[in-house]
Amino acid sequence: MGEKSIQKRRYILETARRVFVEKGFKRVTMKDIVEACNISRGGLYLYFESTSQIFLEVLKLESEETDDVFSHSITEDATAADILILFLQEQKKELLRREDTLTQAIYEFYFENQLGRKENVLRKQFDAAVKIIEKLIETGVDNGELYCDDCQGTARNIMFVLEGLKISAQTIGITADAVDREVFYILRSLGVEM
Amino acid sequence: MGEKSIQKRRYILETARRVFVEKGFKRVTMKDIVEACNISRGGLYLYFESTSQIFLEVLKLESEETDDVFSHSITEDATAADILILFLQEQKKELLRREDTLTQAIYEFYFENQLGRKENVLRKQFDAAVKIIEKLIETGVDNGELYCDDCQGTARNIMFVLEGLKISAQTIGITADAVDREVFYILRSLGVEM
Amino acid sequence: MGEKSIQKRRYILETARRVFVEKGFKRVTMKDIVEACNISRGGLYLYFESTSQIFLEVLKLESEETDDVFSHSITEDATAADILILFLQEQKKELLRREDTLTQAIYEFYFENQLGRKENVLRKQFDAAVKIIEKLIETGVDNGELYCDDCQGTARNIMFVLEGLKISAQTIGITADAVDREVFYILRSLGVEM
Amino acid sequence: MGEKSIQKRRYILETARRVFVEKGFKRVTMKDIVEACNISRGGLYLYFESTSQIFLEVLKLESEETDDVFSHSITEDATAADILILFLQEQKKELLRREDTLTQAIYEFYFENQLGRKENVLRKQFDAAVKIIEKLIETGVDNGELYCDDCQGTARNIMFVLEGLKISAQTIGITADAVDREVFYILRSLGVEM
DNA sequence: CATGAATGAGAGTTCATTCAT
DNA sequence: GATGAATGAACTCTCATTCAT
Repeated sequence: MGEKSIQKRRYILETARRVFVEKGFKRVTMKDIVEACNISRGGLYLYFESTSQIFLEVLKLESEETDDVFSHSITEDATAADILILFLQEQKKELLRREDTLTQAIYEFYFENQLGRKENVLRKQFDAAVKIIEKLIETGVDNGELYCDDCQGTARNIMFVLEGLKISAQTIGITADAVDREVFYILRSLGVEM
Repeated sequence: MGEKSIQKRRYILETARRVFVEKGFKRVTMKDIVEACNISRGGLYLYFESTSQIFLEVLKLESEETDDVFSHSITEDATAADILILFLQEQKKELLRREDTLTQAIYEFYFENQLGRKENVLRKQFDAAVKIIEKLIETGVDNGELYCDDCQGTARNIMFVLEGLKISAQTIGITADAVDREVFYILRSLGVEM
Repeated sequence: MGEKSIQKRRYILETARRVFVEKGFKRVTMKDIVEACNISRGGLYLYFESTSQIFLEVLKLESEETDDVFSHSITEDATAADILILFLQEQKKELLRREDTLTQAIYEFYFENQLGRKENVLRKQFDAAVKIIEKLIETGVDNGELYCDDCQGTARNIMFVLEGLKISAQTIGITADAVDREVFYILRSLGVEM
Repeated sequence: MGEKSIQKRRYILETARRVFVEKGFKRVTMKDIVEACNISRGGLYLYFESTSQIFLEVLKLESEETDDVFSHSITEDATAADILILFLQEQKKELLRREDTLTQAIYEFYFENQLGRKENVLRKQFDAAVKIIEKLIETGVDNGELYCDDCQGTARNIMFVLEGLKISAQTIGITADAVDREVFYILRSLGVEM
């Protein structure tokens, strides 16, 4: 595949991403993507063979760019608690920003494609996040900033709450206040004074 | 509409429910339901005019039958903590039973139909559950069975964790052990000895 | 057929007439009539077997009631010219009253059902009208009120102009002024001073 | 759209025309046209989106080819009266040729689509014809070939008679003799000796 | 590589018509 | 007589997918 092809691939994926953001996963057709990309029907098939494949590649790209969920939060002299708080705020923003998010499309995609453990990118990200939060809390406990009995349990709990908030945002709707309440609840139980 | 019609309506809804359980919401067509019910194409339209309508009615039936989420758990001499534990176990069973559940279809439906607050049955159920759990915890605290600072906050937290588990079960997959871990975590934080 | 049946037949025809007036002929379905009549689907078939049959019977009823197109115009001491003028004014009203007219439905019906000469009610009415107008003009000429070379030719000409106006009213649209102009033109050529 | 597409478009329109001639407007379905053209269901939709659109384009084509209703009649040394006579004979032919005419379809179409004045092609053609006939009569009068008081009124009258004959041909049926009688009547009233 | 015309399966929907009650 | 549930054919429209150019 030549240089040009690679660029076109990327162009298609970026355009398709916007389509998925707008319409979720299921409602998107090859035609939608063709039209959004302004390329020929047959042309798309030269690069991808289904919306599923395209979506998976969009996800891959996405995760390459966002693998560093925590990198934003980490600065030289930030404490563990600071980082945790920043991370939660970041998540809040993400949660409430219903537009420009692949969230819904991702759920839809995983409903349809019950992937095995290995390929399940979502699971990997989840597990990775749990580990990082756990480390963060441990560090905080060591520093005396945080209080926690069961760091791993708490980390997992936090992630499930976030998942719960995320899906709730998409289904029952959720306000900024509601998210704040949950974030405060978590932090308070870690002994953070607000 | 005669007695017979009512029975047929019900028959269609029950059959449709199985179809939704099997295929989620979006992938279900009127044709699917027609075939599952073994009735004629036009016949279905005598009763319902879209998969959305059918799904909503399935949900209504469902909630009529399950409105008493807690009623199973409540026995004469059960303590608040007992009831809470039973409730959580019930939820665990539900969570893991991926077959025979409308969960996925419900999510899909709500993705597509961003209902206003009023009509949002899901939200109502969520709020109702929070209230009941809150009461339960309060009672437990009064009895000295449970320990809790912020009963409402905790109730909400529990519900979001459950939501998180529910969606995770559908997307990243989850084991019985994993659910147990979360349930124990919750109970332990309420001071229940396991 | 009992007394009751006869009444029901009539009820159906009168109701159906309104439906035809509203929707023309082709767009009307048996279902439309059933619903307008508030009777059962099967019930309608006991009386009529198609929209065509119903329409024909509506027409029959209609013509029974209107056979006397000229009767309105005729009074004891009206002269021939008076009657002709009144008749033309009557036709003008009919022309412009696009609602509450079967005109369009009739055209549609005859397009679809190219009836033989014998059954063609429309033709009969046309021919009858020509004869009456002819007589009228003759009388007028005898009275010295009107001037005319070829009474039959003029009568036919008048009727074709009226037909032309009628169809134009339904297709290209026509104003009261335009109709007046034509009526005046006709009358003037008969020597009537306006 | 390439050269080929344009040809196919035209092919479809020409084929569709035959279908409209045969079945009128309302009874024609996209399926009918698809079958007449021997193309695929979806193929037709690449070019047109409804029978209405197709019909309008057929009309457009038609009028491009017939805009010169009078051009046939006009020869170097023909007098005004000659041209008028030729025109009326042309109309007679058209009238009696019930097959291969869009007349009925046109009426049906306009029944269904009550177009505004501007878009109403029928009206434009009518008005244009009136004007030309008027001019013709004026010329004839100037030449001393014709006699006429009210050229415009007569022109309009002629057109309405023609309309009346046209619709009558479609509904009550009409013979060549009947048309001749009307044509003669018109010409005689213009002072043409037959 | 790229195009876009063409195909045909399949979804939704409406009705004329029948028939058991 | 009367009902209305049920059927199935017919129509509209949309797409994934292919293929000649």
